[in-house]
Amino acid sequence: MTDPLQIRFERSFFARPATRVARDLLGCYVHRRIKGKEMIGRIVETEAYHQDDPASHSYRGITPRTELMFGEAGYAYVYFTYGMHFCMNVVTGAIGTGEAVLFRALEPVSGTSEMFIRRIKAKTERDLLSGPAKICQAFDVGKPKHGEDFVYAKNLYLTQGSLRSNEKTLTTTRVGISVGIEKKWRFIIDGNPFVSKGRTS
DNA sequence: TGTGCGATTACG
DNA sequence: GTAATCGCACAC
Repeated sequence: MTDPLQIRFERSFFARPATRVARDLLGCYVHRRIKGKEMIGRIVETEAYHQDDPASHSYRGITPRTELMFGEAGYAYVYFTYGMHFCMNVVTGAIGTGEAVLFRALEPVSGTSEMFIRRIKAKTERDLLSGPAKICQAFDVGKPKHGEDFVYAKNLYLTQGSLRSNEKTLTTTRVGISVGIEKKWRFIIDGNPFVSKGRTS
C-alpha cells in the first residue's frame, strides 16, 4: 500500500466534470482529524452525479438542498437520507453546474481504532468504510452541530494518491467509479494509471 | 398542509 | 427480504 503523500489538491482539480474527478480521486486519501486523532481512508470507489442524471439530486435544478452542488467546486456536499444516514460528496464542475462525486467506499489506512469507536456495529476492518454512510459515521461527518455549514473544512481534507488499475482492496472487490444514467447503473473499472501530479499548495 | 419515498445499513 | 426513521420535493 502506498503511503499518503500529503499533497493537497488545487480547486481546479475539482472544477472539472464529475466523471473525470471521480476517476482521478481513486487511490487518493480522505483525512479526518478529531481531537488530534487522525483517520485516513484510501478512496477505492466513487460515483459521479450530474444534472442530466435522473438519479442525481441536482436533476430537478437548484433547491435549498442542492444549492451547494451548483456552487463552487471543492466543497463538501453532505446529505441526509433514510432518516438516519449521511453521505458525503465533493462538489465538482463549473459554478452553475450541479455536479458532485460521492465517496462510495474507502480502504482504511490509519486510525482504525478511532473509526471503530463511531462504527459501533462494525465487526471487521472491512465493515468500517465500505459504504457512503459508513464513511460519514466513521469520520463523524453529518449535520453541523451549531448551524454552520463548513465547520469541517479544517479537519476534513483530501490528498493525492495513486492506484493500480484493477487493484483489489480490503473494502471492495472492484475498484472503480460508477455513473448513474437514467436509473441504470453503469460500473466502470478504472483502467487508466494516474499521471503524477505536480505539487500544489 | 399532506404524502411518498430515498445516492443506505444491518439484521433475520 | 425488510425495518428503521425523517427531510425533501411536489401534489393537493
